Amino acid sequence: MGEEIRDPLTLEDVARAAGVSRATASRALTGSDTTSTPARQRVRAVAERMGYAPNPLARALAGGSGTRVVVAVAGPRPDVLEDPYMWRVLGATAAVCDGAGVGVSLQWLPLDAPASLGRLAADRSVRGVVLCNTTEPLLAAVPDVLRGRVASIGIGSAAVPSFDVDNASGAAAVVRHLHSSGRRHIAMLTGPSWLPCSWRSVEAYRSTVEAAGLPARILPGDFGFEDGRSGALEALHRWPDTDAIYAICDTVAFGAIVALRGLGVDVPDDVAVAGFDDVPAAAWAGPALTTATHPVSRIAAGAATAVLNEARVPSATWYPSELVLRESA
Amino acid sequence: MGEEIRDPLTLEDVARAAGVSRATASRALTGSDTTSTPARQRVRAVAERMGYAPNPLARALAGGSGTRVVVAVAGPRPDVLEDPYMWRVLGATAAVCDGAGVGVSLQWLPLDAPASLGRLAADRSVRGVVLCNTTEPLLAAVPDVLRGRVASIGIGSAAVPSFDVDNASGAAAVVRHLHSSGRRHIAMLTGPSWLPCSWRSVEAYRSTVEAAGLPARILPGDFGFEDGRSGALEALHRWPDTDAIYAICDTVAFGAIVALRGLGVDVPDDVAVAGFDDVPAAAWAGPALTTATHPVSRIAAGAATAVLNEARVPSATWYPSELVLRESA
DNA sequence: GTGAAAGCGCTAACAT
DNA sequence: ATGTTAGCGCTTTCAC
Repeated sequence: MGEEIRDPLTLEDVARAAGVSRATASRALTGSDTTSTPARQRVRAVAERMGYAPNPLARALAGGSGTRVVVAVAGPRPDVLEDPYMWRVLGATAAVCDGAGVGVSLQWLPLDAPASLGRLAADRSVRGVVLCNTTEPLLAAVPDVLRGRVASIGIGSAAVPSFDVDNASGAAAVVRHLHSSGRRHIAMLTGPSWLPCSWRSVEAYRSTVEAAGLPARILPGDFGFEDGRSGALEALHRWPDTDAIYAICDTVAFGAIVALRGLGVDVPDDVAVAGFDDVPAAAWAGPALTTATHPVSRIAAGAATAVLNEARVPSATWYPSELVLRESA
Repeated sequence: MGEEIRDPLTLEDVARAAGVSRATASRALTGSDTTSTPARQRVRAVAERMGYAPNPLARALAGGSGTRVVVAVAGPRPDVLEDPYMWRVLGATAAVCDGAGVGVSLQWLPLDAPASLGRLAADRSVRGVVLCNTTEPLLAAVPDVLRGRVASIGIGSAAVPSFDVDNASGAAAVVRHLHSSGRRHIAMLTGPSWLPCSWRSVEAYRSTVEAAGLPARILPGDFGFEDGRSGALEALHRWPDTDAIYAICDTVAFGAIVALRGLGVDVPDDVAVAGFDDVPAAAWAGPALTTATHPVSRIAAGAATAVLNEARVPSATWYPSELVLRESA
């Protein structure tokens, strides 16, 4: 195995080398309190030169701040964690937190047990919380002590800033494209009804089709491939004249395409299919999927940054979604 | 916002309620040292009843153990972190660590700077390290102080236990299937040459085709869709009689299929294509992809568990890969 | 503005 | 087997 590791420097070492007390060194480094300019500069220079890195643990214990940011995913069952989307959120959160020596955790938040947020709040090892799939009851149950160090990917509240894709305009753009390319019977395959952040897409769909004088045809489901499959079948059964399907996400769109193919229905000639997310596979599929972008990593990074820095942020931050025209619609 | 949070209990509270000293309470709870059976049971019962949860920070600071497990991904450039596979590893690691109040981090390990492992080892906030895409030089640079709390997803060493899919037998099974279904000119699209864990697949491919008296045709590449595309083109150009392509992973296989389709080559009638990983999209693609399973989450969970518990584990743990027959081969 | 001292909550020597 | 005493490395009163 490799070279010897020298014992990590402590604040004491830096303070001594700079000829000040540990307290002053701490103040100089954190900027938490006033220090004379020369002292501050000297301490900082010494710390830099020695390659001092504060121990995040000691900092957190003394400051009462915690060393991990928890990505808490609401849902009816723990399997909401078995989701590539959540892993991606976790990865982006980890990237942001790593610089501060802060780790991340992934936890299931039972929809019917908002009290579990209390556990998170009481856990001194928790630095902050990024909520996913947030619902109103959950938002209402966010403890006061979490204020400033909680953010939501999804809906927010006065106390919980939200970060999300602007799915309203993304959905509207997709539906308008469907309409402008001649489709007149557009069905939407949507997500689970308990999930508020999918409501915005539905509302955008509804108002867009209605503005165009078209009927609104909405089928609830979930975010899986099978949901797309059964949803498409159901749509064609209920409304045989359907000539376009807008799916809440790309995975559902893939399911719809496979179901249509199985029926001998051509995509896009007979029925156009569009999704949402622009996952990598959307570009590879045959036919390549028309969809709208979903900057998941940027959204998660935004939420994580707000939580980590306890920054005052706008109560809602919307990330733009862009239409991606391909072959399926 | 929600209810009031009462101050978290400390070990002191539990000790007092159980009528013992803090030290004894600590020993009873951790099992680190001998305690009389009645005292131990009393302390545990009291802790349970009061709902006491130890503060992982204080534990780590006092015990010198760290509060995060770092998933360190080796590679030539930092973009190795922009990979769904790594996010998945991170998710599985997080699931294992969460129970202990331990977070996870994701970091890039530059191939040419094995010294950065020293930084990880010196960082007191690091509980342990899960290495990914490990290479020999990196393995050689693992500091002694990490012994027992480091594991590798990929190749290992005497000091670093490895956890990986049994890609040798997985690859052999795929190639044997190709052969037994009549293919006689099987090319392999492999991964980057610096990555040891892809060598095993290549070796399995080579020995399997050679045992069957077939030529070995190997094209190096990377794990991306574009690599599959260009690789398939190159294979057909170099060896026009190619009747099967075995790709190092499903993403590469998808690229190969798209390239072949573009050439008017039918899959699987003209050229069979098989992958490795069995990602969800493999089942959805048209044609559905023949591949072999890769239990990433289980592998990562195994590595993370070993690191977290500093358990003595076998120097190598192989997770079986199973052939999944679909349409593409 | 700066230092001394008191913790943060726990584990680990060291006594007994 | 158990209690006492030091720390772990830092932040933060509290004096000066």
